[in-house]
Amino acid sequence: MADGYHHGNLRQALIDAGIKLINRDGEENLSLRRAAAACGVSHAAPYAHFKDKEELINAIKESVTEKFMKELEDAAEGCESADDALIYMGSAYITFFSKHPDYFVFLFGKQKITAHTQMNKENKNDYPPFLLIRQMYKKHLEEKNIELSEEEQEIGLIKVWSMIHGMASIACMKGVKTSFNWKDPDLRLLL
Amino acid sequence: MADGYHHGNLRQALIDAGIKLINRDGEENLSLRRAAAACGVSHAAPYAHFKDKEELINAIKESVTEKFMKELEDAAEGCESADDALIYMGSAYITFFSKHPDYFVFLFGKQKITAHTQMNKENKNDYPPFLLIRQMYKKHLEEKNIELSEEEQEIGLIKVWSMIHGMASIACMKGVKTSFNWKDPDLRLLL
DNA sequence: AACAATAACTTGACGCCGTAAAGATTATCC
DNA sequence: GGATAATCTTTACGGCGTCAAGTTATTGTT
Repeated sequence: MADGYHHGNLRQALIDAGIKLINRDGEENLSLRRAAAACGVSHAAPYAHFKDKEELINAIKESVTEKFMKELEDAAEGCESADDALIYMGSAYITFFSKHPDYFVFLFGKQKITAHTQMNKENKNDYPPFLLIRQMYKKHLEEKNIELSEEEQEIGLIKVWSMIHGMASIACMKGVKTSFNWKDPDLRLLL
Repeated sequence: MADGYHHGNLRQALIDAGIKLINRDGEENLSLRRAAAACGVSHAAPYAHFKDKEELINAIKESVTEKFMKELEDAAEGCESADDALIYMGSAYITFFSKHPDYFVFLFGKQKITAHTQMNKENKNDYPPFLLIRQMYKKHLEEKNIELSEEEQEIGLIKVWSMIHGMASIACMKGVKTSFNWKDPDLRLLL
C-alpha cells in the first residue's frame, strides 16, 4: 500500500468520516461525496467498498450500534441484582440518545433495523439492545422467583423496553420540554 | 382564476400531493419537483407559496398531526372514565403509527417538533397529542382522587406517554417482531 | 375602462447529489 | 515477470433545491 493512489484502509476511513459528519452536521448532510472528500479521495472511490450509499450507512449504523451496546453493557456491569442492572441499562439507554439525538432517528428511522443486524433463526426480537434487555429481564424474573406465562413475560418485557425506548425518543425531541434532566446517568423513575 | 396559467389553490394541492407521495414512496422520495409535477405545475412554482422545502414539509406535518389528533379524540369520545379514555387513546396512538409507519419518523424525526406546532407561553409540552394525554391523565387523577405532587404528576405522565410512544416506535420498526398485533384497536396491555 | 401594482407561474441556470462506465494505477499471485 | 484483480480517477448523466429574470393573470385605483 504505497502512498498516493491507494488509500490503504478506505473502508474504515469512510465509516469514521461518516460518523464525524453526522455528529457535526446531522444525517441529512452526510453524502458519499463529502465522506470521500474527507478521506482525500475522489467522489467515486467509495464504490470499490460499498455497493451504494445505503451500504455505507448500514456499516455506520453497525458501528454506532456497537458503541451503544458497549454503554449498555458497561452500565449493567457490577450491578448486584438484575433489576438494578435493568434500571442502569435503561438510564444508559436514555442518556446515550440524549447525548446524541441524531443517532435515534439514524438508527431507528428509515428502513429495516435488520439491514444492519444479523438475523436470528426466528427473525424475532433480534436487535442486540433488545436482546440484552430481554435476557436481563428474564434473569430478574428468576432472581425474584416470579413465574409468568410466555405471553405475560413478553408483555412485561415490551412494557419495560417501550417505556425506556419511548423516554429516549422523547428526550431526543427538541421543543418538547419536560422537567427532567435526561442526561442524568441515574434516572430512577423507571419501572 | 382562469384555466391554464394560474392553478387556483396550489398551496393545498401541494400539501395533498406531498402526503400522497409520502404514503406511496416514503418520505425520502418526496421532492419539491415531484410534488409540483403531481400538481401539473412547473418545478419552481412552489416557491410562490413556500419559502423552501422545509416549509412545505412543515405544512404537511401540520396536516398529518391534525389527522392524528382526530383519531385520538375519536378514541376518547364516549368513554365513561378518564382511564378508559387513556387506554383507548393509547391504543389509537399505537394503531395510527402501525398503519402508517412512515409517519412516525416523519413527524418525530429530524428537526424541532415545534417548527410545525404553535408554541405556548412557557414553551413546554406544547405538542398537541401530548397535551391531550396530559389533560386526560390529570382528569384521571381527579376522578380517582389521587393526590400527587407536581413532580410526581410529571413523572407519572411521562411514564404513561413514553410507554405509549415507545410502543408506537417499536411497532414501526420493521424487522423487530413481537407477539402482538399492534393494529388491534384495543390494546389492553397498557398501564 | 384603462392602467398600475402585485401575485402566480414559467424558463433557464447553478452547484450538489448518487451512480454508472471507462480508463489509470497499484497490488497480488502463479 | 506477466496476467489478473483490486483500487482509485475522470467523465458523464439525470435528479435535486434554489435563485434570477421573464411572463401572465388578478386585483385595486382612478
